[in-house]
Amino acid sequence: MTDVGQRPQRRSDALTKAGIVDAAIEILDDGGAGALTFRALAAHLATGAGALYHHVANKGVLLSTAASAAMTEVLAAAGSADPAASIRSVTVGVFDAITARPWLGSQLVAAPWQPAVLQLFDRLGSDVTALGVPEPAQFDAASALVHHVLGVASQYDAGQGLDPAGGGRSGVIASSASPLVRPDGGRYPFLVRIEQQLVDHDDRQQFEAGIEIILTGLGALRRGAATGEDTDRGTGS
Amino acid sequence: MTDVGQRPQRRSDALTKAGIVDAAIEILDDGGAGALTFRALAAHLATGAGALYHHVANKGVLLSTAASAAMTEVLAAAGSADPAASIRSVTVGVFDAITARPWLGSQLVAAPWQPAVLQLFDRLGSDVTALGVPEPAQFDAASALVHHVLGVASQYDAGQGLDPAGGGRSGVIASSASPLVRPDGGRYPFLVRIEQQLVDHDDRQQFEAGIEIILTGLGALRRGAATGEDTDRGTGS
DNA sequence: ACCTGAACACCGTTCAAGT
DNA sequence: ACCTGAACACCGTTCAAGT
Repeated sequence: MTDVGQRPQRRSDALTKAGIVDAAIEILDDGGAGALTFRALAAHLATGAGALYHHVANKGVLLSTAASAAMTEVLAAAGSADPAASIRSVTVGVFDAITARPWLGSQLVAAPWQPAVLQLFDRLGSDVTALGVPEPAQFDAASALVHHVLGVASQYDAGQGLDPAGGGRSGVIASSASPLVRPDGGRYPFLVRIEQQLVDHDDRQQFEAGIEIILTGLGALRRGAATGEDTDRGTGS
Repeated sequence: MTDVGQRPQRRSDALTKAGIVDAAIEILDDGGAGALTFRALAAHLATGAGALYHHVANKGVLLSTAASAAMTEVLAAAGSADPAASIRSVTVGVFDAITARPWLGSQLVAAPWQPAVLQLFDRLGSDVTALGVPEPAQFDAASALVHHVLGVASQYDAGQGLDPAGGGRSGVIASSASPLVRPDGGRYPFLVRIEQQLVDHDDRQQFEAGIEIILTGLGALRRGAATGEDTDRGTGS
């Protein structure tokens, strides 16, 4: 976002893990996940590649630390007193962050149970609890919400290095001709039928619709607590 | 599954794309995503690495073709006359395939809108239609189901090459001490509270619970078709 | 046309050598 | 202790040369 590629000369202050992660995020925001290499990062910080290993163990922790920092930002900005509104605010906040920073989406789905995912899980777990979902179902409920977010995240990590057939939700699929033909030469009957929606739809709106579907499902879960103690107050905290 | 590393000598028949993909799947099943390199694949087929490029454009299409083949298997084996049962059968079928072949999970979340995902999307879209979800909501409904599957897929791709903090759903998190401490030193109140469930829970069962939550939400969607034509028969196909 | 395999342009990571 | 930067062990991909 800010200035990148500037000042590749000076190196007065000592290296810090925080400083390295900040620089990494700058590179990620500016050039995407593919732009982050230890050589580029070292050049950006005017140091040698090996120096970085004194502060971060490897590229994995660098990326998961960056993702965790981004998630902390999102969670700090989102929330509401009403549990359902809070769930909407948090999940949409993550969605917006992922569209603004595709590297975040890639990283969230790349490493299971990394800090950023745990942070999100914990927050949604608290919201789900406040929503009145009974204890035994809270874990499943939070899971469903996290999976929805991660599923969407996985659709936004393009750019990277693999399938050249990818390239953008609308563009590739909507272009009518070849992409709607299966590898075996068959067709996709459902996708062909709703093709116009594929072209016209708004990803963010569709994401929100998915959250509403889950919230509706959770509402039924809340009411139908067949096994439960009748009101369950007193577990404190 | 079968024999790997055998017969690295003979090469009588000509190379085929299908044969290359089959060999790739064998390597993936046997050694995981990290084991598939063009050098290993060439050795397995007793040919040179460059020869492979006469049949597959790059590693991306190799992986997405392999994933598509695996998805075709799953979809052929799954299904039911009852729409809801079919959705359960298809999604659980994909879940089982992902746990059996972690490389499939990695690949599904690595490339957006690849053939394997389109196949799944199309199938779930048809099921959702048969379930009675009204036309304008069918796309959102199928999306929600696909995202749930992909979200789970993203939690299974460990093994690979990044965060060494990962390592297994139960093991890492459940070990009580450090993993439940946030990067900023704080704690995860929700996760700490349900820690025992984290240890005890069954991933497959939790996946099914998520599908049930979504199915419940879809049920409400089906009833509340406020905009709709009253019965909507006749769109044929 | 298909195949070969050395070569190219990268990676992440290590490590002797400096300060 | 921290930093340097060349070197190592890989990658995916290309391409002259063979058949």
